[in-house]
Amino acid sequence: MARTIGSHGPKTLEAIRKAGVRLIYEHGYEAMSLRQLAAEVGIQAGSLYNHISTKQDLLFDLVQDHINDLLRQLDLALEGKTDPVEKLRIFVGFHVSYHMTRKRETFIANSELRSLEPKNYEVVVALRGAYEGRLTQILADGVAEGAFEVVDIQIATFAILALLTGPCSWYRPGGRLTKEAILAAHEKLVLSGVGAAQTATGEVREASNRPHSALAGERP
Amino acid sequence: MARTIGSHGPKTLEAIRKAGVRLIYEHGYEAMSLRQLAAEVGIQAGSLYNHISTKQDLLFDLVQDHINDLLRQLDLALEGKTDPVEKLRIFVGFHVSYHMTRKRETFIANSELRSLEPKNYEVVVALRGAYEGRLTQILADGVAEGAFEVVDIQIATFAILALLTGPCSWYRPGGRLTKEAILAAHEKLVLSGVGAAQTATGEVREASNRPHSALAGERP
Amino acid sequence: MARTIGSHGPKTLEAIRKAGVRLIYEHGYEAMSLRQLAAEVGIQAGSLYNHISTKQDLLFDLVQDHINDLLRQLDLALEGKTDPVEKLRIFVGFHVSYHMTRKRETFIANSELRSLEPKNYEVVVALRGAYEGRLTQILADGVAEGAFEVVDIQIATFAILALLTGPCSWYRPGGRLTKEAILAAHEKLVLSGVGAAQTATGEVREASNRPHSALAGERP
Amino acid sequence: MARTIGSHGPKTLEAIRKAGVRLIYEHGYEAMSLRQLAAEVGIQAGSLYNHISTKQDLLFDLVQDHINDLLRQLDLALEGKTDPVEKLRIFVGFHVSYHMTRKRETFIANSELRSLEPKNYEVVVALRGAYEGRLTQILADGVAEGAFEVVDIQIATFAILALLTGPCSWYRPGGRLTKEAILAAHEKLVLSGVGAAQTATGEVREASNRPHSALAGERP
DNA sequence: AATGAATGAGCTTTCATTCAT
DNA sequence: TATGAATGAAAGCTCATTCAT
Repeated sequence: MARTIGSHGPKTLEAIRKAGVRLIYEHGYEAMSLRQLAAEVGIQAGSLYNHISTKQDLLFDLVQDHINDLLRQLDLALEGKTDPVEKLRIFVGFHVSYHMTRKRETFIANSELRSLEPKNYEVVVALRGAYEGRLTQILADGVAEGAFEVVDIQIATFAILALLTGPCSWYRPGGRLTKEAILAAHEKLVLSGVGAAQTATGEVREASNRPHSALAGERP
Repeated sequence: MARTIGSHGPKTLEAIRKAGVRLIYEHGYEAMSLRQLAAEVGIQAGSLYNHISTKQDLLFDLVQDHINDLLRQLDLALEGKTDPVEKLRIFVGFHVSYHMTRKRETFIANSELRSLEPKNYEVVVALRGAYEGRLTQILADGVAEGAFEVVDIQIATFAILALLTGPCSWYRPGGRLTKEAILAAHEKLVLSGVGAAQTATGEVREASNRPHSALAGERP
Repeated sequence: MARTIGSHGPKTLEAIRKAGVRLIYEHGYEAMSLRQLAAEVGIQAGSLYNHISTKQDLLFDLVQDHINDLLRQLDLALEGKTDPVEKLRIFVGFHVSYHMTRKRETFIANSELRSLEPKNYEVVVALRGAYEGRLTQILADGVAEGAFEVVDIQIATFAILALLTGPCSWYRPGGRLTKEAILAAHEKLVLSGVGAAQTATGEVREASNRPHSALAGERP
Repeated sequence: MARTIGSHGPKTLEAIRKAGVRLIYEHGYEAMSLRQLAAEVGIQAGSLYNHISTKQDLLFDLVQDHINDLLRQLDLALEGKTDPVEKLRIFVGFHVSYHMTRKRETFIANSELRSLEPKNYEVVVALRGAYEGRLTQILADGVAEGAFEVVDIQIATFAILALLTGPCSWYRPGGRLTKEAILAAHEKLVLSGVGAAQTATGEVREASNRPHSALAGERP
């Protein structure tokens, strides 16, 4: 049978990764079958092995690449900044934006770690630790400077990350809540939560004047 | 062959549920095999069907029972309270305590919904919506009274829940962080986050004086 | 749980046999499960074993009893008759009537022999051979007397039995075709088929004057 | 492990169908396991699914193909004929020959319809109805022309089919009874049975002069 | 780089049967 | 005599992976 035009070489790998992200996001790694994935890409299951080595490796690559990218871009965004409050605001903005833009990759990187083989798991957890460490450091600096007031830096780190990652599981583009509103709301929550003075940055205050009554959510 | 004494009737079901919770927590619903589960309980795989109707139903029952219990106990804890700030503090306390105590059930109820069949999924999502609704209402009341200040009530609901549910994925009994410390930290984060005046409840301020430097987490 | 009143002792066995006949007729022996059977009777699967020894034995008993009964009643009907033509007519009448009345048992005795264990199979086949032998003998006598004209007695035996047993797979009480019409039609077919002079028995000729146009059958 | 040479592609499917026919004929559809079937073909059970979609579909295909073939060849044999008596004789000859040649397929098509899923069952029954309709039409034409005399055309259709299909359950190649003898005997039975004048076709009369005494059958 | 056919292990579920109560 | 819980085998089917072509 003639093969589908346009799925040669590296393009096929990209198609596999893309379909993989979607299928893992939708069904979970365990529940996704390589036959499904192959069908999505338009090839036979066996042909996948011209592009990936194992199903496990596909997951590992997707997760690892995601976190590496996350870390690289975060460092880019923070480059040259010194004020803890500004850095925290940048962190919040970056994290929320990035997670809403690539919610599927994020979701996978958070919820499918369990399916990683021990060796792969450790690699990924180390990377994740580095990313978390950036936030911990910001908080520690801020507390040292007296800019933040938190009960426990470790807890605060986890809590803020949990809070900021939340939207990636309910955000729907085109819904009632715009990215900007979500970002503003989380920025306020975090900065208030750590006791940062926010008076200087007028936008937050302004944002809080928007209507906020709607009880109907957009979760599916 | 003689069967193991002491594993009859309802006891067996309870053992199945208990082992089920643990295995699903550890490997995920899809990755848990009924052979594994049966072995854990000490019976043959086929014998499971004297107690459950399908694997799917086991998951559904576990999740549904968990959320029902959660809702019932929350309402018990909130009974008779009227002040939004007090109610929010109770909500935070209840949620965090409950989730740390039954972290496995909570984890399952959060992360395995994807594995529920559509009909079961809808039932559970409706229950979860009722639980979330309690928090939404508290926030709405507080905003109406001027006690809270939030950008968007819906976002705040999701954010607070994400934040509060976080510990169940990293809390380890016996670790550096006690339940009390975690609870206090989250209470402060939430109340500060929504702009509630906390001066009246001295404990929170006090708690913030504890050391908080440790950067090493207890995530696995 | 209290047991259903009216299903004690021999009554239960009778209920099992009755339900067994129906279920085997509907689904086949292999496809009928003892759980199904037990449910039909209103007891638990394990309780069946107070009344039957094995599933195989239930089938064997049903088939054996059926053929024994068939043989006994045939001999009763033929008792004292000597004229081959009359005996053949009696055989046809008896066989068709009996099979339409107990079509399920007949069906089972014909189509589930395959499921009998070798030893049981042989017993039943011997019984069936005895029944077939009655017809063979009638035909042989008739041929010897010059009353019948058949190509091969053995073939004629099989053919007549196949022909006469047919109705039990399509007869529906209350349908267009009455038992009497079916009986008359088969009597004529058989007697004509073996070349028996039928002029003496006016009814057959008469019956042939009835309308016979309907092409629409009553098979389900 | 190297796979058996010579069992690739369509050959494997043909082997599966062939073995399937034999196993279903011997044990029945329900009693045949796919592991058995696969072993017969020389592959693993799972490999069957490279060639069939389900066990049910295998049965359906076998039965459907058989009846389609039957119908096609019957129409070929009857092509251009107009005389009802000749057509009936052709029908008898074709049916008996075909069924003795492909007795296993025929047996399955008759006795395993019960195992077809409702949708498949209906398709097959419709096809079977078409085949039966050919005979019904021949009889109706013959009756209209005064060539046949039957009590009821519908009954006669069923009866003749039952009679003619009989041999496929007891015929053994190489036994005492040759195909020709069986054919002649059934031709005579049917033509006599419907009251067709047979004097014109000398062979039938002749055939009836053969010995016909053997009481011992060749049923297994 | 793709295919189609194969493997062997695994899955959930059903089954006839047993047996202490 | 009935029950409920157990067994151990087997069922149909899916899976990730391999490999000759």
